[in-house]
Amino acid sequence: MDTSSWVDTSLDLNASARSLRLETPKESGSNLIVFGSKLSVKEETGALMEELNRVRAENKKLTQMLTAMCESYNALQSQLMDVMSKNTEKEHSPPKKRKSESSNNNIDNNFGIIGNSESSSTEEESCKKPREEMIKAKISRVSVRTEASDTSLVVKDGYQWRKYGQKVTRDNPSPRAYFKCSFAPSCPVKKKVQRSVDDQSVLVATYEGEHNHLPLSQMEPTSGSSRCVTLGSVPCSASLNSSGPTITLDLSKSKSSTDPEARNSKPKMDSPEVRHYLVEQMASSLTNDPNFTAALAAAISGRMFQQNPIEGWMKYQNMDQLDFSFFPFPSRIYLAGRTYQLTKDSMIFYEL
DNA sequence: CGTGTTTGACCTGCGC
DNA sequence: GCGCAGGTCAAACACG
Repeated sequence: MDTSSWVDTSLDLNASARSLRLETPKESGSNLIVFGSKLSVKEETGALMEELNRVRAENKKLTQMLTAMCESYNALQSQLMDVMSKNTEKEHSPPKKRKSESSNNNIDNNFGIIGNSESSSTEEESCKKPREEMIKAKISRVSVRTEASDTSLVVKDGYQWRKYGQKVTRDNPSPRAYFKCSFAPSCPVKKKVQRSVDDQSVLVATYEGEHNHLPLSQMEPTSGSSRCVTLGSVPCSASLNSSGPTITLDLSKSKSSTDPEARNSKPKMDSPEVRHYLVEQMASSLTNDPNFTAALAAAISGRMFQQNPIEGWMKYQNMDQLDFSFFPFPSRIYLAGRTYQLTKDSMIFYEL
């Protein structure tokens, strides 16, 4: 990992309702571990020795897990390659046929997603087309009932679209409108809107691809460089500044919050994509850094003698369930030019 | 004047 | 190879 792109993250660890963010160190550090709780030198030495053994054991366990994971990955990859090569063979033998849209024709008259994504043809195409094409090929269909008098072909779905064409098709007397996402070309999503043949009051929107951004309705109206969102139950903000991307999760508000406003805001950006993206960002930033993991392991296991060490460490392996509730606060770790600080209300990582 | 829509022309893939 | 149909382009136009 490129440490220059160190991502400032703060995670809600639910159980502890503490936050995690980066700050500038105020003290110069040596390679020294300082814990908030006061221990005598003897106790500390003994604890450190035990901790060292434990970390070694955990390290071994992690190595084994990683090896197993790599093996599984390789096995899956080879299986995928097999399937893909078989599909490619199949594709080349029969004559090509034009994709029939009517094959995905079960239309709901309420606002619902029908035939959601990944038609079989897209799986076939995925063998020979790049990833962009795969994304583009993801198809979903939505039908919306409108006023009979409403002649516009507008389906309000939270995104902003630019119409780029309209065409009367053979199988339907009403014209079909073609839209591109306004964020094109960075967002490849397209949609086609046409009235249903059976019921002219129903608009059928066919989406191709997946948005790589949030709906307009969920973006901050000022379109500034920072945005406040929720991540799962966790309010968080993401911003870009000169030092790189910053994601800050306010962990002081856990999902058990009874604040109605907090509840209302929860659905905002609570999409799996966002959650996954943020967790992925944080996890990769942290876990890919050996210094961080070493420091964290030291900090965690340093307290494990008094608390439940195994449970704590195992939770760490699952980044989005990370639980630091057993940490002493404040704790500060100086290691290899970085300072990792835990406070009662927040968990802070920063490098010098 | 900038932005979005309209619409005819053009492109591309498929069936014959 | 040709014609058809769906999809896209881009100039003209409308609107705030």
